[in-house]
Amino acid sequence: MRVTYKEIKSDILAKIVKGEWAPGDLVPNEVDLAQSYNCARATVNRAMRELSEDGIVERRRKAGTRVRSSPLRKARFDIPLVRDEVEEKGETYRYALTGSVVEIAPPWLRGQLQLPEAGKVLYLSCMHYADDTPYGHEARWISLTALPAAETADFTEIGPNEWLVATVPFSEVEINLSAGLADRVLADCLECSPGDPVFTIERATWWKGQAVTYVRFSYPPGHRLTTRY
Amino acid sequence: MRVTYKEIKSDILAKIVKGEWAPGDLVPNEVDLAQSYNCARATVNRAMRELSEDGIVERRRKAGTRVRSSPLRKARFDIPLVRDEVEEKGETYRYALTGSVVEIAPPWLRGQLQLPEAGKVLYLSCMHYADDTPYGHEARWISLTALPAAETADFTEIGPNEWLVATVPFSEVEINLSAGLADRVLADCLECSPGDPVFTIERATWWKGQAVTYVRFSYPPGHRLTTRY
DNA sequence: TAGTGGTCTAGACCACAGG
DNA sequence: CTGTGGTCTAGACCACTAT
Repeated sequence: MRVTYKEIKSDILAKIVKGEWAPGDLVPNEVDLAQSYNCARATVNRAMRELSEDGIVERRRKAGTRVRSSPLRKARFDIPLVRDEVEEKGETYRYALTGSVVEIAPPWLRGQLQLPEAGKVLYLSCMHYADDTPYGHEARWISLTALPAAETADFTEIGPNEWLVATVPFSEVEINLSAGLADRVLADCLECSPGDPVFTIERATWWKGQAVTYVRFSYPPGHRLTTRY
Repeated sequence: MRVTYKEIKSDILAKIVKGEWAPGDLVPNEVDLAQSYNCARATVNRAMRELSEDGIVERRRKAGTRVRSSPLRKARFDIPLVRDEVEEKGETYRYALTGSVVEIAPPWLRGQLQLPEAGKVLYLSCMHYADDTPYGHEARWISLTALPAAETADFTEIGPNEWLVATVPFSEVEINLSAGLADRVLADCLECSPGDPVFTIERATWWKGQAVTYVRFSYPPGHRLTTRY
């Protein structure tokens, strides 16, 4: 059979794992590798390019390809829709709107999103449940400057996330992961104690440079974001 | 000039951003796109493949390519070496070993790493500073079964991470992000208060299926892991 | 300046899954 | 069965940069 780029990739990865090619070592160039694998250079190129994207090797023109001294510079995490996240675990998803108010954007939010002064926003407080146990709390702000339609939308049945996904085409995003503390309100929502640690994902979204929405999603104590290599 | 795959990629992304191609829409097939861009199919393929990897579109043989209804399923975060992380901000990096002991692996660690019973581990407690303010605390366990050399290594000058990187070729890894609370000891190290929220990155590492090391890295309150699109 | 990776082409065959 | 993406090839030219 012909040699595939996947075979080359895993073969080279194996050599690195075994220590045959140590961190910092120079890897043979593409022409030589193609010859030794008896395949086209493009095939080797694809394998090496992916190893480079994975952070395993480092490539520079003329200087060649080297095994990275510190592997694993990049980790990829899935940031799924809550509904999918819950349903993929085989649990039943339930959503509830717990609060809704139109307000002038508070200063911290204006700063986060670069909103115009006195811009109005719709604030929504939502809960997500998996098998009727709290899965996470969503604090959502939607810019009514960018999306006036949000003011009249009905968020009692459909969560703001799903509504937005269906309404706004695509967007620029900034994601922040951090650790916070549950205050009394959040503790009530998540059925934990005030002062418990909550894992927080914040996401700011723009569309054509204009701020659309900001969301702070808080997971109950013990939640983990995981990835493997 | 010839059409590059990057141009095609950003052109298609622009169409999605503008809403010209809405979520769920079918995108023309590769042959048609190649014709309309007046380039080879391989060039279109590369553009579409990357859009697929980025989570922008979804591709299936015979079914064709569709714009994803929920963009941003994947986020990539850099998990750098602490030294690099600090120095890239233009601050001065300092490392200190604050504790070191050889012990029998506690049960929770045995569970995490699938260690043999009564396996000995080297536990190290280290601090990392940026401009002399605490940057993070590293609780490190190294399996002496896998790496007996660690017992006699000197970790007063070189951090365990850098030592390991130079010693172990490459490895399988599991990374966990979570939120925790500072206990009294950790609070002292990080110069914060007990009960403060700490952002925690845990990393378990194997080599050829054998557990090598486990590290829990705790950042002071306020630390964020960020990524943009 | 020369060596290395980056990319494009034109064509081919194949694997998969929708209808 | 047939359309679609997935991959490989052999060759070419180009861009970058170490020396």
